[in-house]
Amino acid sequence: MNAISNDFFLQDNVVQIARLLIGMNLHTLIDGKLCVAKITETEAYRGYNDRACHANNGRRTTRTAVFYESGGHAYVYLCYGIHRLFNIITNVAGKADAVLIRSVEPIEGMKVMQERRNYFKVDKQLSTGPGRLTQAMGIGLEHNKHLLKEGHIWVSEGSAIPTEDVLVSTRIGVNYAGEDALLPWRFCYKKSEFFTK
DNA sequence: TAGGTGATCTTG
DNA sequence: AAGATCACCTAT
Repeated sequence: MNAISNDFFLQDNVVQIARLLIGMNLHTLIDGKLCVAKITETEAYRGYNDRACHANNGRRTTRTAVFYESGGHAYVYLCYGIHRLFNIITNVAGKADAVLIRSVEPIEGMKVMQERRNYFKVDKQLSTGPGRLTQAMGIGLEHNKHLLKEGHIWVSEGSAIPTEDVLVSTRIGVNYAGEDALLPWRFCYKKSEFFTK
């Protein structure tokens, strides 16, 4: 499938982008291996007035530098020393918004995903959770700061999901963010098994 | 339910 | 320079 234009990620509404990504497809062509999966769980992080965001209030460090690139860049970082988490930067350069991709439902390349995960079933444990999906899709720290593009890591249109099939809730694992932890910025595709319960 | 794991950030 | 923290996952 064709990559959507990165213009999509330039919109000034990261919450809406996170919502619209539900039902779109994530593709990777890494080490010559193609994987396609439906995006089933996302979270929005905002550069300003969101204590849960690594780049909150214009925070600039080595790690957060990529947040200040334009929408469509990948932010991949190591979490808990083990897991790689994949985000897509949104908004125009300097705004520091991002969407965390938390779960996907495999469509193509299941065998490759299974081998990468060393998990030989196709059920929710294959690609539910931000650490699992990056492992399954082959996304690593070397992809940090890359611009999404067809033939590498990219997003295609997929199928639009109606409002009644989208679960909206608070974000996971951000209790340190105080009242910002209560923001309803997590989106899941209800009809899928592939999201964090 | 607890513990692994290491880069990142803060404190002294 | 050292210690705390952390957008998670696996196996007891």
